[in-house]
Amino acid sequence: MLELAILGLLQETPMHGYELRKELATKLGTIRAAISYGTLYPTLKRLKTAGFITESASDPSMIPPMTSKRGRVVYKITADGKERFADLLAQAGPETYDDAGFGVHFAFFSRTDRATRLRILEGRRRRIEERREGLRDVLSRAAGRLDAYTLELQRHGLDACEREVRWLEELITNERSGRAPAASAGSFDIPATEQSPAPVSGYAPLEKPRPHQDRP
Amino acid sequence: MLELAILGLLQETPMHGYELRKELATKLGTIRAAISYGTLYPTLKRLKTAGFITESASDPSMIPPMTSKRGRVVYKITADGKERFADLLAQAGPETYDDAGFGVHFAFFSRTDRATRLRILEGRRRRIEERREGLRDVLSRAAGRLDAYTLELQRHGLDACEREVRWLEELITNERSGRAPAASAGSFDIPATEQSPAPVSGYAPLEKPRPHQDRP
DNA sequence: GTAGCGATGTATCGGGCCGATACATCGGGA
DNA sequence: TCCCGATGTATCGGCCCGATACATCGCTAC
Repeated sequence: MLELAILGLLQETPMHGYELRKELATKLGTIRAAISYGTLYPTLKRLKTAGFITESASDPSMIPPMTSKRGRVVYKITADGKERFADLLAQAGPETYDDAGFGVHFAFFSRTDRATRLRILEGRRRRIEERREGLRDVLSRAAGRLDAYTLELQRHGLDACEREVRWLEELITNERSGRAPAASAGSFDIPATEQSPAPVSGYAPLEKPRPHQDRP
Repeated sequence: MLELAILGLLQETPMHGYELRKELATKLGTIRAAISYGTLYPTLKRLKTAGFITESASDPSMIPPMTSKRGRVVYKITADGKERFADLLAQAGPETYDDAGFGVHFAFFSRTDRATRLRILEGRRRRIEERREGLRDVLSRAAGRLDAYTLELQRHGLDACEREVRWLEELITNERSGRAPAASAGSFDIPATEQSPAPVSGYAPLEKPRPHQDRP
C-alpha cells in the first residue's frame, strides 16, 4: 500500500526521503499520522531493486549544505514505475477496501478513471456495511453478555460506520452524476486549475508540481 | 496490545484458541475485524513462555469429538498473568492513545478504576485534538496544493476527529459526575447485574462467565 | 564567539501483526 | 456416500512500527 503512495508522489516530482515522508504525512494525514523511516527506507530499497525507482545523489550544483560525507539521496520514478503505479491504481484486491488501502487509493482518485473510482467506492461501501452488520448483530444479540463500556464502544463504532456509509453514498452519487467531490462544508475552494483537462479523469487537478528546490 | 486483550478475556474464563479469536472479534469488533491466527498463536506461546498463562489439553471427559490425535488446547491465566493484566490496564504509555491501544483499554474499562479511566480518556482526547489540528493546518495552508479528492478525504477525517472529541468529552463528563457510560442511543439496556458491586470500578458489570461448555 | 538545540537527513534492528497456507476432524445435506 | 463448511492448531514470509544511531545546518542565547 505504501508502495502505491510513494510511486504516486514521485510521479509528481523527484524527492529525497525526508521530503517524501512529509508529503506522505500531509497527503495521508487521515490514514496514518506519519510513516516511519523504518518503513520508508526499506520500501524505497525494495522499489529500487524492483526497478520502479532510481536513486541518485542530489546534483552537487544545488547543494550549499552537505559539503561532502553523506549527501542526500534523490529518488526518481522510472518508466516501469509509472506502469506499476497505473496497475496498482486500477487493480482492486481485498486490501483495497480496508482503512489504509482505501485511503491511499482515494488520495489518488484524481489520477484514476471514473469506472475504477466507482468500483472502489462501492467495494469500500460493501466492506463498511459488513462491519456495520457485524456490530448490529453484537449489539442486538450479545448485548446482555457485554458490559456497559464495551457496548458504548460498539455503539460508537456503529455510528461511525453508518456515517461513513452515508459519506460513500454521497460520493457515489456525485461520481455517477459527474460532479466534483467538493460536496460538504464549502469553506475551502478548489484551485482554478481544476477546470483544465487533467491526464486521466478529465476534471480532477494534479498538484501543481513544486519545482523541488533545495534552497530558494 | 493484543496481550492485554487476551489476558483480559482469559480472566473471565479459560478458553481455547478458536474460541478466543471469536470472543476477541465480538469484543473488539470496532477496533480490528478479526485477529489473525498468525498473530494469536505466537502471542499465546509468548504469554506461556513468560508464565502469564498455562496451556493444557482439554480434559478428555468433555470431548465427544477429537478422539485422539491432536486435542484442543485450553489456555488459562495464572496469578502472574492476573498481575500483569492489572499492570497493563493501569499503566498508560503513548501506544495507549492510538486507535488500537485505546480501543482495547476502553473495552476493559469496567475493570479499571475511575482515575485511570479519566487519564486514558483525556490522553486520547489530546491525541485526537492533535490530529485534528494537523488536518486543519493542511486544509487551511495547503489547500491550493492538493486536489479535490485529497481535500475531501481530509475534510472527512477532520469531521471524524471533531466527532470523536465530542464523544470523548461526553464520556469524560460522565466519568466526573459518576454516571455510567450508557449515554446515547438508548435502545439497548444494561443487564440488571450492573447494580451488584464489581471488583474494581464499583459499578460496571463483568460479563457473566459463560461456563465454557464444549457441547451443550 | 561559541555552545547548544531543533530541524534536516539517512539508515538499521528487533518485534508485532497480517494473510496465505497446511493439516485434521466432525456434522449434515446433496 | 461424498463433499462442504465449521471447528481447530500451527507456521512462514513479509509489511510496518518504534527505538536507536549518526551527521550536518542554522539560529538563538549566553
